This record gives sequence, structure tokens and C-alpha cells, in this order.
Amino acid sequence: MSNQEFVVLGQDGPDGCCPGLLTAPLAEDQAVELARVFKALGDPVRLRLLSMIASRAGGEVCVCDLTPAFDLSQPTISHHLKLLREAGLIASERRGTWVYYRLLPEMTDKLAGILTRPAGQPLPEPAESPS
Amino acid sequence: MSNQEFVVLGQDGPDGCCPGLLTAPLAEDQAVELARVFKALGDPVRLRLLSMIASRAGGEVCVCDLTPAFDLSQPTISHHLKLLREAGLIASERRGTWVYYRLLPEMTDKLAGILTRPAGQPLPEPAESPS
DNA sequence: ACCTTGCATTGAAAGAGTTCGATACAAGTC
DNA sequence: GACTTGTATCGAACTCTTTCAATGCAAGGT
Repeated sequence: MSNQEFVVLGQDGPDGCCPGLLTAPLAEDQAVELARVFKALGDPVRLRLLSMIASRAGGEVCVCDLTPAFDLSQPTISHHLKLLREAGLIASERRGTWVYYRLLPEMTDKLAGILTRPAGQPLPEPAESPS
Repeated sequence: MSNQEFVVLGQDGPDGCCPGLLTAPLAEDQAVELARVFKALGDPVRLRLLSMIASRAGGEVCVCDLTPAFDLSQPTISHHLKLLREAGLIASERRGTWVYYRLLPEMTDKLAGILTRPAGQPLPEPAESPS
């Protein structure tokens, strides 16, 4: 195995929700970690895969139902699923011959929280001159 | 000018909020459009830039305040800002010698909505056998 | 045991992204 | 006008990503 680093959810701030992205300047460590998740979402194929998995009644999809929905080879789909899994967005489980994927809603919840601005955003007011 | 395609916000669904990503299988067109925005967020430098811009009191930041915060050249920062701008996440305005960037909260709001699952997500229940 | 089916991994080719130095442009100053 | 400062664009190097065919592994069927 190579040095695959899986994304781990950082603990939330003391206010009950996420530190914020839109609230305070992101530290470099958090930026690197977050970027890996967003990068996983930054591909049309992976977005559609995630969407198909998340919207499936029952919460699970067999890979055999995902692959034929694309004009791509089976190894390519497998590769994209791996990236989504390493990003912490989905999880896989083998049952018999088939492998099922399901959404990890904790991660999408976290992202939604990070992209949500606090209630009263102060009005933008032109600055004077910098430094 | 080259063929720069800027991301345009798709109109929301008839239910008042976003079509969803987690609710129904994403169409390929929407996936391509959405992926461009997430791809813009998929870089630590751009995440930090966006965070610095969004969290700034007054709502605006001069480029001259952003550049020295990174160990990168000025053209590189300018390039990252351009990608964020083309993704519809920020906007720029020149005032005198300086250029100011500000957050476009419509886009982050849209993303947050897309990543938010509807209230009662049905319980995952193992499927039997596919096809 | 062999064969078949479902999925993952490998290795290589093509494409896209990141970064820089050099340069060009915009606006103010002298 | 020439000069300085702030920002954007260009072009080239380097790196990362996407994709495939080939192969390997896991599990069930004969």
C-alpha cells in the first residue's frame, strides 16, 4: 500500500457548529484537509456518482448499477469511487459477490455547515486605502 | 479574450430550494457546471484566499493584503483569484490603484443548499440482489 | 478443481492544473 | 512626458489527474 491519507473530520468549534471558512481565515492545515474533500467533488463523474448513491432509496447502490450509467470503463469508475471513499464522502461494504456504496452524511453535513455563513453578515462597506 | 466560460447559477427547483445532489441523480450538464465550482474550492491556496476574503470585516480585501500572506508569487495569487472569480465565488472591483475582492454569497449559499439533505432521510436498508 | 462474474489494482499515455519569471497594463506621482 | 507601484497576462516547466487495457483478486456456480 502507498501512503494513502484518508480525510478525517475535524472536531467542530465550541459554538456547536463548524469553524467556518466564511467566518475566520482558514489555517493552512485545515485548508489542505478541506481542499482534498472539495477536490473529490470537483469532477462531473464523481458528482454524479455521489448523487446516484445519495439519492438511492435504501441508501445503498451496487457498483454494478453505477458502472453502466457512464460511458467509461469499469476501472475508471472504480477509481472515482475510491477517491470519493478516501475523501470520506462514501463508504463501501462487500456482501457476497457485490460491493455496495453508501453516503456518509457526516461529511456532506460538515461541508454544508462550512459553507453556511452566520446569520447576520455585516454589510460590505468600501475600504479606504490598504496598509 | 479566450473562451472563458463563467459559471452561472442555475435556477432553483419549484420547491423553493435547490434541486439537491443528495435527492435526485444529477444530470450531466448540472454535474459539469457544479464540478467547476467545487474544483475551484479544491485547492488549499484558493480555500484560504476565499476564507480571507469572506471573513474580512467590511466584506472586501485588497489584493495587496492577500499576496503577502502566501509563499507564492504575485502572478500565482492572481491566477488563483481568477479561478475563484470565474467560478462565481468572488467578484473584483478596481478602485484607484488597487483591486478589491469580495465574496459572492449567492454561490456559497447555493452550494450549502446543494449539500444539505432533506429533513427526513429514509433509513438505509440493505438491498437484496441487483438487476 | 475449473469457470464465470463483479470489482480492484497496475502501468502507461494523454490531458489538465500549478507555479514561476518575464512582461504588459492601469493608475497615480513627479 | 518619465517613473513608481499594484495587478493581470503570457509562455514554459513541472506536477497531478483522468482514462484505458491488462491483470489480479474475491466469491459463487458447475
